[in-house]
Amino acid sequence: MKLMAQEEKSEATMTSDRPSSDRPNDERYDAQRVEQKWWARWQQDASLYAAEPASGKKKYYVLEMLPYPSGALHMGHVRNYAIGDALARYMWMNGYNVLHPMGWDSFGLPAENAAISNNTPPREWTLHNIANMKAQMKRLGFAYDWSREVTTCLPEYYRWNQWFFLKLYEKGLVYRKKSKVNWCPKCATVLANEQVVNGCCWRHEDTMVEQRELEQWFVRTTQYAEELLRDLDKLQGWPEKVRLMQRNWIGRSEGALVDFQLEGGAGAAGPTISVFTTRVDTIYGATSIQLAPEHPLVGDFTRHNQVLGAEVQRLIAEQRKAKEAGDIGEIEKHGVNTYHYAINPFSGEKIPIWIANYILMDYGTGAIMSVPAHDERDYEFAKKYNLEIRLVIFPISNDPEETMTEPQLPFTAHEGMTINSGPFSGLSSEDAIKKMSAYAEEKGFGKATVTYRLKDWGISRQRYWGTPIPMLYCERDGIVPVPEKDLPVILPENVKVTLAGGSPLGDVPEFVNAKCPRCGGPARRETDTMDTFVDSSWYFYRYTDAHNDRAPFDGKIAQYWFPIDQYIGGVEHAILHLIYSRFWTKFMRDLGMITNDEPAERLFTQGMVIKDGRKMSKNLGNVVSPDEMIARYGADAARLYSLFAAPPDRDLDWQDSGIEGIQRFLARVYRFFVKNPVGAASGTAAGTLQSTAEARAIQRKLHQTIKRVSDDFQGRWHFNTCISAIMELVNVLYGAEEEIARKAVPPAILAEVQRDLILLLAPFAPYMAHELWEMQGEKGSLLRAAWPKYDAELAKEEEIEIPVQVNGKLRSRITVPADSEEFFVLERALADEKVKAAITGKQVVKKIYVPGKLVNLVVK
RNA sequence: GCCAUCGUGGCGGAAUUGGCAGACGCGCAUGGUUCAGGUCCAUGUACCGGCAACGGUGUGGGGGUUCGAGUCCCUUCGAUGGCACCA
Repeated sequence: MKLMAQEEKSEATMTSDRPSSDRPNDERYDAQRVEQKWWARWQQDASLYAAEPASGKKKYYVLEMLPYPSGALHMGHVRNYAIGDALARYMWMNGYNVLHPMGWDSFGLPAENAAISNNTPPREWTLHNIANMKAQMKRLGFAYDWSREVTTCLPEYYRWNQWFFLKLYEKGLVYRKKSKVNWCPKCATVLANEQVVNGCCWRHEDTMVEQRELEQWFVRTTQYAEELLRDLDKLQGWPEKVRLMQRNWIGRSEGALVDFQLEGGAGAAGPTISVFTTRVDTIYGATSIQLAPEHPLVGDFTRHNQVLGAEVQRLIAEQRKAKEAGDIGEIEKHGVNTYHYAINPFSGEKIPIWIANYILMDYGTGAIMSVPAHDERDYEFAKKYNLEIRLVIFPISNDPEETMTEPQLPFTAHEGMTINSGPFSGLSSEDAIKKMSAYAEEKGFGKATVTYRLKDWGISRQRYWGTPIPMLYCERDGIVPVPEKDLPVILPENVKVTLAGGSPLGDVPEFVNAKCPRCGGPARRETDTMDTFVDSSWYFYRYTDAHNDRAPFDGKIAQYWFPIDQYIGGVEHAILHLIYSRFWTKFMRDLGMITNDEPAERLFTQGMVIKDGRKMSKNLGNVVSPDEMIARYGADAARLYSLFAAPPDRDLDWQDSGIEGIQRFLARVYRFFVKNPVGAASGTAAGTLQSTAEARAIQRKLHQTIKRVSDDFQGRWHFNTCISAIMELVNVLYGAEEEIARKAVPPAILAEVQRDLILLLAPFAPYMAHELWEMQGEKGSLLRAAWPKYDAELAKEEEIEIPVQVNGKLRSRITVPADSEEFFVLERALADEKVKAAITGKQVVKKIYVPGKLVNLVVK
C-alpha cells in the first residue's frame, strides 16, 4: 500500500516537472539544471573551502561528527551536516578563517558482516562506500576542506593509533588483565561496558551479552575520572543534558573502605572482608555482611558445603538473569546465611556473613555492611530474613520545640545524629563520617575513599577490521611492545573473515609469527584489534595536520585550531565517544602534545529525523532516501527543509508535503528575481533613509529580517525561524509587486534588497544563492561575501500598534507614533471608543503602559 | 524508583527578558488562471455562538503569584531520553 502511494506521488511530481506551455521557461526554477551547473564548477576548484594556514585571522573550527561509511547517507546525516555547513558558511561570511573538515570512521564490524554476506573484502567494501558517500556530500553542496580528509582504516591514520597505544603503555595507562568481559555472540567479540545496553549488545538490541573470561587490554580511563568529572563544569557550551549524563556515568561516590576480620582468622593478618560504604557513620548499626555471589571469598565458604554451593549457584543465576533482562533494579532479594562471622572493627561485635543476589561484584568491593535501620535495601532484606534492625542515627529537628520522636524506618536521611555508637555517639552524620574514617585509617583497618562507576576501557576486540594492537608475545621476554620505528603494524589483506569466535588474524601465520625485537627469538603477535572508538577519540586533531608522517599532528598547528569552536552530532554519542575523546585530550595534554584541556568549546546535539512519529528504519519501511529527495526536489530543498521543519535540537518528523512547500518557496524566490531584474550595478542605497512609503516599508522589512536572521543564527541556532523570517521578507516583496512595477520603489533599493536576500539565503541554500548571485552580475565570491549589516535606524517603525487591555483582557488597539510619550499613549487609549465602552461606569484605578508593548487599564 | 527534557490548531512549529497566543510552512476550503489536471495567483482557516459587527472560551488537568502567565511557583497526569538494588 505504502509503496504504491509513493509511486503515484512520484509520477505526479514527474508530470509537474514538465514545463508548462503558458509560462515562459526561464521563470521556472529548474533545480536540477542549476545544481548540476554549480556542482560541476565546484568540482573543479579543490581549494574552494580550504582553511588558511594558522594566521592572525580569527579562527573558527566547526566540526560535525564523522560518519561510519555504511553505504549511503541517511536523512540524519543530511540534517547534521546541513547544520554544520550553514554555520561554516555563515562564519566565512563573517570574516573568520574557518576549518570545516570531513572524514570517515571506517573501521568496524559492518564491513566484516558485508564481507561475509557479499564475499567482498572489508577494505574494498569500505572504500567503495566512502566514494559513494563522498559523492553524495558533494552533491549536497557541503563545503568541506577535502584536502584534510581523514580515513581511519588506512595505515596513514591507524599507525598513529598504534603510536598512541605505545605511549599509553609507556605511561602505564594501558594494561593487560584477565577478566570477565561482555561478549556479544552475534558480533563474536568483546564489548566495552559503554556498549552494553540493558544487558544487550548496543548493535543487537535483542541479543543478550554473555560473560566470558579473556585476557584483554584495558585503558586506564579511571585515572582521569576525577578530572573528567571536575572539568564538566568548564564545559558551559555543552548541553546540560550531556554533562549530566556524563556525570551520572562517571558516578563518583565518596565513602570509606572498612575491613572486617573473619572470625576465627589468625589475628590481624587473617582474611578480611573489605566493604565500601558511603555511610560509615551507621557502622554501629551493621547487623550483617552481605557478599556478592561472585565474591572471591564465597568459594572458601562453599568448598566444603555443597548445600551452600547450590544456593550460591542459584543466586548467581538469578542475578545474571535480572542483569540480562535489564531489571536488576527489580530483582527479588534473596540471600543465604553462610554461618560464618565477621568482626565489626569499631564495636568488636560479631556479625553474620550472608550472600545476597542484589550485591554486585563490579561495584565497590562486592561486599557491603548491611545496616537495616538506615538503608532501604538492607531494611527490606532484614525484614525478610529476620535480621536485627538497630537504630544508630536519630533525626535532628531544626525546631528545638519539636519533641524528638522515633523515626520511621528505614531512616535514610543524611541529617541526623549518631546514637548507640560507642565513643562516636552524639555526632552529626557529617562529623561522624570524617572522624570514623580518620580513626579507621589510624588503626589501619580502613580509610576514606572515592569510588567511581566509570570502569577502565577494555579496547581489545577479537575482530579483523580494526587497528592491530602493536604488541608481541615472546617466549623468552614475555610481553614486548613493537618498537616505534616498526610502525605501522599493517593489517593484512586477504583474510578469511568469519564470525567464529577468536580473532581472524590468528589464522594468518605471516601476521602472527614475528621476531622479538629484544632477543630476536620467535614471538607471536597480538591478534586482537582495537575498539573503533579509539579511532574517533582523536581524529579531529589529525584534521589540523592531516598529512603529517612524522607525528599524529603538529602541536603548534593544533594549538592554533583547538579547541573545536563548535562540535555537532547526535546525542547518542553523549557518553561513549565524548568521554573517550575527552580522556584522549587530557592524555595528549599530559604527553605535552597539546595545551587544551578539553577538545570542544561548544557542543550541539541535534535531534533525530523520524517519520510518522517513529525512527526511520528499513524494517518499518519508512526510510526517506537523500538521493531520492535530491532527485525530486534538489539538494537546496532537502537541506532547507531539514533546517526548517523543526528547531535543530528537537526530533524532526519528516513530511514529504513539507519539502514540497520548501520547493515552492525556492521557486518563488527565483521567480521574483527573474520578474524583477535590477542587476547589481544599480547603485547603492544602503544606509539612505527612503522617502516613499513603499520604499521605506521594504527597506524596513529588510533590516528587520537581517536582525532576526542574524540573532536567531548566532544566539539561538533556531534555523527554522531564520528561514521563516526570510519567507516573510519574500512575502512582503510579493505584496509590493505592483509598487515595484510602477517604480514606486527605486531600483537602488530593490537591488539592495535582492543582494541582501541572496546573502541571507547563502548559508542555507547555497546552490540557488550562487545562481542568483551570478544572475545579478556579482563578480566577487559569494562564499566570502560579507554578511549583511543590520541598521537599527532603517529597521525602525514610524508608527506602532499598541494593544489596549482592560483588566488584562484585550479590548482595542490604537496606532501611535513610535516615539510617543506615556501620557500621550494613555490619553489616546482612554479616548478610544471600544475602551470607553469597556470602562463606562467603572473607576480606573491603575494605568500601565509598557513602552512600545501595551496598555493595561485596571478598573473597579 | 531517581534525574532531565517536553506537553500550544487537523499537522510541523512560532511567541528570545512575564506583555496582542497560533508567526512561517503544510493541509483544507472558496474563487481566479487553465479545455482539464497540475502549476501559479487571491482570500479564508484555533474553538463555540452569530449572516455580520461582535461576544465567549482557549497553550495536558487542578491550584497559586501578578495589573497581566504558554512563559514563574506548587501539585497532578502524560510522552521522550538517561540512570537504576551503585552500597
